[in-house]
Amino acid sequence: MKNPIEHLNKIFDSRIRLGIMSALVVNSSVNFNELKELLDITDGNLASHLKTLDEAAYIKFQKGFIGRKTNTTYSITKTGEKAFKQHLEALEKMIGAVK
Amino acid sequence: MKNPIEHLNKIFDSRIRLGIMSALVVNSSVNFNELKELLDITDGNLASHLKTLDEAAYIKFQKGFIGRKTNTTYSITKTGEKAFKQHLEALEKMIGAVK
DNA sequence: AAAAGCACTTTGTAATACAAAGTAAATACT
DNA sequence: AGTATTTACTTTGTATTACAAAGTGCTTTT
Repeated sequence: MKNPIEHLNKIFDSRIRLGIMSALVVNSSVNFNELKELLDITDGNLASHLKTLDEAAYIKFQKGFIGRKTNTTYSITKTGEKAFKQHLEALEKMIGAVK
Repeated sequence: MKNPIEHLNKIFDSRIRLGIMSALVVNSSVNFNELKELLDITDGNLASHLKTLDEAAYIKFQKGFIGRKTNTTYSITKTGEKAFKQHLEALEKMIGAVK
């Protein structure tokens, strides 16, 4: 057996970033407040994790409006989808013998 | 969709502890140096993660000898196996829609 | 004009990770 | 006998990360 963790993506060590990514994989776009409620975290904390993911080019955002209220929606990028899937595959491989 | 991350176990956020657990799930017992080589980390770092897992009662250890050299082997506890499997199930559920 | 909502940024603190060095107990070399 | 080596740590120090709370700028609602 060789190193099982070397293919895990450090960005996805964080449970919150995992949660964000899984929400964005399933839903084509999710807005700030939906994510905040979904993950039950403060807005500052959410913003900082979104920033990390954005800097990695794993997500993108679009500022818009719902009616007259500002509304920022987030979605996953190709890069992000690829990285996330690779991480999941590495996880699966690592724990494959378990179930 | 409700909070996807609330059932994730914080102890398993760490890639190294994930690696230790996955090694121990697959192999009935693994010694210190095997783990160290497998995960490619320093002994101090490994010891501290083992301590965290031991304090959670997820692993147990047994001090012994190979020939005349000291040898500490680690294995998973019932509690640890249960917690790990629950974590994996939570992960699967979270990302189930992906693959 | 005041209050509230949105999506942040900034600030400060606490927790965590990690390498490196130190330690203890035993064995192995010279 | 004395020194070195190995194992499995513990301790120490530093850097990174997480997070809450407070503050900001813009807009809308009252």
